[in-house]
Amino acid sequence: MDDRYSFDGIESRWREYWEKAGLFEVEADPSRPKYYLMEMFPYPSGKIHMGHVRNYTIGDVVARYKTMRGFNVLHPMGWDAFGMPAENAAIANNTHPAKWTYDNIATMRGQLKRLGFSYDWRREIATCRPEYYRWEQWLFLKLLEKGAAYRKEADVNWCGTCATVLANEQVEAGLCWRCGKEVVPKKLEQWFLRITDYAEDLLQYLDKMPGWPEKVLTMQRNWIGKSHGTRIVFKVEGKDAEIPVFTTRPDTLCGATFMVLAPEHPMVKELSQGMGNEEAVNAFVARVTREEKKTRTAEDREKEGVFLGSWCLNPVNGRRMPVYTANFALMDYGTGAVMSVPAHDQRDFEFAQKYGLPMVVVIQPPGETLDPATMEKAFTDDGVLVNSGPFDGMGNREAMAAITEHLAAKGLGGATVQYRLRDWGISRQRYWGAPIPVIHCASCGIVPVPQKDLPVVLPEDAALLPGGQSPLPVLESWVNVSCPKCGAQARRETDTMDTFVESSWYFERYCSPRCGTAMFDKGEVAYWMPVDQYIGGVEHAILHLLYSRYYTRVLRDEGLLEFKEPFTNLLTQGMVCKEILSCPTHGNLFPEEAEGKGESRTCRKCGAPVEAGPVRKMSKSKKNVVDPNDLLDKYGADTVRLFCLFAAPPEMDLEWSDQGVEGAARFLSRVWRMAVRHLSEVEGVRAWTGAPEGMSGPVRALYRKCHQTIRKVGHDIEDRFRFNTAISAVMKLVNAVYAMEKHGFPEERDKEVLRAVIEATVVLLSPIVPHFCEEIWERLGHAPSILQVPWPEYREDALAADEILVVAQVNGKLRGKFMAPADAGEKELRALALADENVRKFMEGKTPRKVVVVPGKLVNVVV
RNA sequence: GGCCGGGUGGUGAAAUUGGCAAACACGCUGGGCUUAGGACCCAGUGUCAUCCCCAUGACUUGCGGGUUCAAGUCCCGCCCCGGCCA
Repeated sequence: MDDRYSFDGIESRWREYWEKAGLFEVEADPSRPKYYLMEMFPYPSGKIHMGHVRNYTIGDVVARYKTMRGFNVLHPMGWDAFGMPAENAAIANNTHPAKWTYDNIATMRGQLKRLGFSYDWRREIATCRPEYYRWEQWLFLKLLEKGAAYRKEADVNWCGTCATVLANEQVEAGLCWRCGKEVVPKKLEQWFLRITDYAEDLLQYLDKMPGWPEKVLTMQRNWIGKSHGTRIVFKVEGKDAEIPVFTTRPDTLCGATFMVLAPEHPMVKELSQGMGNEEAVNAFVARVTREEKKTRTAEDREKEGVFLGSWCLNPVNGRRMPVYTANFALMDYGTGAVMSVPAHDQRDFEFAQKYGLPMVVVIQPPGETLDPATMEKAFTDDGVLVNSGPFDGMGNREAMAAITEHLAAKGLGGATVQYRLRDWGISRQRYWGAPIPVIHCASCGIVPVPQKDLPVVLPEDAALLPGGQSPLPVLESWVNVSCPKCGAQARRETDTMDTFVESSWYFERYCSPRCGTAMFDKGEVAYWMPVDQYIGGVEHAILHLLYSRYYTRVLRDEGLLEFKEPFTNLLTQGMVCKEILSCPTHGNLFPEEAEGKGESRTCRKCGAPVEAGPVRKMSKSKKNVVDPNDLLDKYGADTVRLFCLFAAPPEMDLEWSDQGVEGAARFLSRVWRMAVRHLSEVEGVRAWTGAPEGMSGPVRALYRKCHQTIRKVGHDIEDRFRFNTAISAVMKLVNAVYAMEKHGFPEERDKEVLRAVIEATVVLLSPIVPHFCEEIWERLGHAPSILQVPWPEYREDALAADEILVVAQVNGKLRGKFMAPADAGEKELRALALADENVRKFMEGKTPRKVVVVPGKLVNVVV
C-alpha cells in the first residue's frame, strides 16, 4: 500500500457512498434527541471562498460529532439568493440575474459537495424561488392587516444623473458608484415593519441568552439603545405651537438658553416663515440635508446653524430661547429637537461660542465655581444645582427626578424611555428581490394582493436597464393590474423586499422545506427548532440576528411557533486572512506575480523587491485570496478542512499559510502510514477497551495517552469548539505510537492496545477529516460508516498513573522535579522535595519558613 | 469620549481552578535513509551569560505598580491594535 496518503479516488468514493446511503438525510423523530446545527447560508456570488470553507467546516465537525453522540442532527444548507450583486453582474456580463444566480448556485453546490459537508441536500432552499418568497408575501399581508407593516416617507440615496435609487453599498464616499456624481437624499414613500414594538422584549431577552457571545449581546444592546430620559415641552412664543424635546439631562433645563431643530424637522418651515431669515434658513437646510449623517455629526465637524427668527419659552424659568436649526441635530434621534445647554454639553458649548449665545451655569462641581466667561469646555460631570430657582442646592442626580416630576405635574412633559432602534425599512427600489404584494389603486388606495393570487411572481424575464435602476416600474405587462377591490386599472407596488427578510426565517423553512400550504409545518418546527447551534461571521452580529429574533416573535404572535429566540447558541467565527504582497510601482500582487521565495521575492513586471505587507482579510482587490478549488485539486478536502481547524481557534482570525497546509497534509500522511504499517499486525485482533491490565510499562503509558486523548478531544469539541487543541492532542497520540517503533508490539495485549490506539485516532479524527477516516476504518476491517460508530468514552482507570511528576520550587522558583507515588500525601511530598539536591542547594542551609504543598502538582519551599 | 475584545518565541499558536510559560505545528539546524530528495525517520531549537563538553545560572507573556508561598491568568494606572456605540 502507498506510503503516502493519496486523496484521489478515496474522497470521491466516500462522498458517493454517503450520498447513496442517504447518511445525512434526517427526519423528525420524537423518540430521539434532536440537534439542529446551522451555518449562515451563503450569498451565491459565484464561487465559494475560504471564509465559507472555514465556516462550514466548523459546522460540519460539530454536526458529525453530535451524530456520533447519538443526536438526530439536522444540518441543512441553502442560498441567500436575492440581492443586488446579481443585478450588477447581469449588467456587467449581459446576462440575467436569475440565470447568473442559478448558475452560481450550481457551481457552489458542487464545491460544497466536494468538501464533504454532511448536509441533508433534500432540504436545500433558494430564497429567490417563488415557493419560498410566496410565504414571505403571505406574512407581509398578515402584518399589513395588523398595521405592523406600514408606509411612510423616508430618505433614499438618489443619483440625479442616473435617475435611480442607490443602495447604501452603491454610494462611495457620497458619490454614485457608476457615474461618480453626487448622491443626494430623496424622500420616497416606503414600507416599514414595526420592529420597535418589540424593542423592549428584544432587549430584555438578551439577558437570557447565555449561549451567545457577550460581544454580540453588547452590540445588540447598543443598537437597541434604550435610554431613560425626560420629555419636555417648550411653548413657542406668540404662536399656538409646541416643541417637544427628549433629553437625558433634565437637571440642566434651567441652563437651556436656545433651541436647536434638526434641518429636517417639520417645524423649521413654520417657525422661519415670514420671520425675516427665511431665505438663509432654506439655503442652509437645502445644503445640510444633502450631507451624509456621519460626516454631519462627526465630533470634529464645525457646528453650524441658522436662527429661524422664532423664540420658545423655557417651561421652568420662562426664559426666551432663540430657535435655531443646526447641522449637528438629527431628526431620527429623540424628537429631532434639542434643548441646548451650552454650559453642560460640549456640542452646544461650541455652537454657543460660535454664535455668541448666552451661557448659564446651572451645575457647580463640588469645591469649584464655574464662570461661563472663562470656561474652556462644557462641564458634564455631576454637581450641585444653581441658577435653577426652586431646585438650587440639589444634587443633579436628584434634580433629574425632581424636575421631571415638576414638568409632569404642570403637564409639560415627564419621564420617558427612548430607543435608538428604528422601524425596519424593508423597501428596496431594486429588481432582484421578493415583490411586495400590494396594489396601488387610484380610488381604493393601497390594496393587498388577495391571498389566492400569491405568489406575486417576480418576472424573471425582465430586461435590465443599463443605468441599473429597477425594470419593474416600466414593465407594463407586470405593473398594470386591475384593482382587486374595484376592478379599476391599478398598478403593482414595484419595491421589493430587503433580503434580510428572507434570511429572517429560512431556518424555520429548512424544517419542512417543501411545505406548500404554509410558511412551514408547525409540528416539524416544534420538533427541530430552535437552532441549537448557529455558526457564522460576526459581521451579522446586529442586523441579521436582530431581524431574525424579531421575526421569530412575529411568527410566535401569529401562533405559528412557540418560542421567542431562534438561536440557542451562537458561534461567531473569525475572518480568513493572508498577507498582502505589494510592489512599489505595481501595487498589490498575486503570489504568482512575485518571483522567488521568502524575503528575496521580486516583482515579475519590474524586478523591484516585493514587500510582504500586512495580514488582512482575503479579498480580490488586495490580491491575497486563495481559491478553494485550487486547494481541493492539490490537497483534497480533508487536508483543507484540517488546516482550517488547526491553524486557529474558530472565533479568532485565521492567517492563511501555504506551509501550514503542507503540514496538515503531512500529518494525514503520518496517520496513514501509522495505520497501514500495522494493518497486518492488528488484523483479527480486537481493540482493547478494558481495564489497563497485563501491559508492560510503555504500552500501559500508551494506553493511558489514548484515553487522555479521548477525554481531551471530546471536551475540546463539545465544550469549547477548540478544534486546534483537539487536533494537537491526536498528533501527540500519533507521535507516541511512532516513539514505540523500537519497542514494537510483540505481545497479544500490545497488539490489542495498538489497535485501540489506531481506532481511537481514526474515530476521533473522523468529524474533521471524514473521507480519510472512512477509508482507514474500512481497511481495518469495519463496515462503513464511521459516522455510525458511537463516540468513544474514556476509562477513568486507564487515565490513572502510579507515579506522577512533581515540581519543586524554592521561593517560587523552579529548582527541581521528582517522581512521586500518585497518591502521595502532603507529608511525603514535602519530605521528597526537601530531600532534592538542588532544592537543598537553593535553601542555602536555612530552615523553611513555610512549605506549600499542592498534591499531585508541586511543592514550594519558602525560606 | 464610553463600552467590549486583544497584545505570549523567527511564525501560527498552547497553558481546565492562580501552580513547570511556550504544548502541538510551521520554519530553521544537524543526523539517518537514499543515486538523489523538495519524500520519510530521529534529534535539537525562547533570549542572554558562563562553558571544551556535560551543564549551570539569570531573564522573559505590551509598559509601570500591587496582591500572593506562587501571576500570562487577579487588582490599579498607562501605551498600542481591533470592534461597537457616541
